[in-house]
Amino acid sequence: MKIKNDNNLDFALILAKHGVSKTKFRIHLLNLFYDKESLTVKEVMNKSSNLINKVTIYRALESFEEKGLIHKVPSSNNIIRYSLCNADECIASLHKHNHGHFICNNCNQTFCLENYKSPDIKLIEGFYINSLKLILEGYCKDCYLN
Amino acid sequence: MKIKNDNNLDFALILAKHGVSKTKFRIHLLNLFYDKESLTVKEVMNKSSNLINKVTIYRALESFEEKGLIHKVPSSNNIIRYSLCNADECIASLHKHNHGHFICNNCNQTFCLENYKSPDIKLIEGFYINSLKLILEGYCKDCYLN
DNA sequence: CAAAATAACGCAATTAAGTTGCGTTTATTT
DNA sequence: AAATAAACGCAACTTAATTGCGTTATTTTG
Repeated sequence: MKIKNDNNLDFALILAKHGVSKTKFRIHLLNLFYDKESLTVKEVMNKSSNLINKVTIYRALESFEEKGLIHKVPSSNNIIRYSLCNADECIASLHKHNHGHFICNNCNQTFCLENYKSPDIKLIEGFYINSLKLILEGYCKDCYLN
Repeated sequence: MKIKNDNNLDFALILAKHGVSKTKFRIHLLNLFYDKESLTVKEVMNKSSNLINKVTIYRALESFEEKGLIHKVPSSNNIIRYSLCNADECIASLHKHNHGHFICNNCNQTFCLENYKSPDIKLIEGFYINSLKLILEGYCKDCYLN
């Protein structure tokens, strides 16, 4: 579902392109996102050295989002998930891509809907639409069977 | 956007139909939902007597959801919003209606998308889809202008 | 309709998520 | 290399949400 880092991605370069400071932790964090469809703060904690402070994680995620590297995935439980932006032109105030995600209510994994074409929404005049996301919830293959 | 209670709805009856105990507070709570597009726990608190305990609110919302009266609205901030189900046949494990919501990033108001036709999603075999929601985020008319 | 059973309620305490301020360290700019 | 700006860690704090338990209210039943 997601491009793994088989293809020698230069994470430091990606960070630089987005105007994000390239610290050890931020390179590691970007790496994590290229490995997994979406991440919560807790998941980042678990996948990082336990020397890393949680405040640092919160601030790094905030910064990534501001610079258009990642975006929040809406969900019904109150756990914020982040996912890589798939469009280069993303900025915090306007996300060009229109994401579709499936979220498992059991294991909380997310799956990106590949061929999702965003519907043509004409909202009431005067409204400013900044992102459009389709959220499917239910049980993934593994959790549904067991 | 939402049917106000001009039409003499019998809230006690609606609760009974869904198998929810008709206590003073729960009748009041259902009333609130017929008045407002969506509600958070905090908003319910503010619109209720301050004698009501927050635990009671949490449990009432949980019960309403289980019995298919309300559903969670996915959002990117971590505030859980609840909204009335628009289909009679909703049960906790399967929401028949496919909602579309606009959420204002500033005032957090939600607006139901009236004419939203859910896209035809064919997900990977074996997945169980329990709800399908479209989430638009941005700024509502009032917040965009000011 | 009264008694038994079930569900809702309130309180107090607790867990967990997320935030803030500030001094220090590291990265970036010039 | 020095100056500037951003990231980091720590401690303290705020707020959301949960749990257990004894009490009160509602629903079921005989």
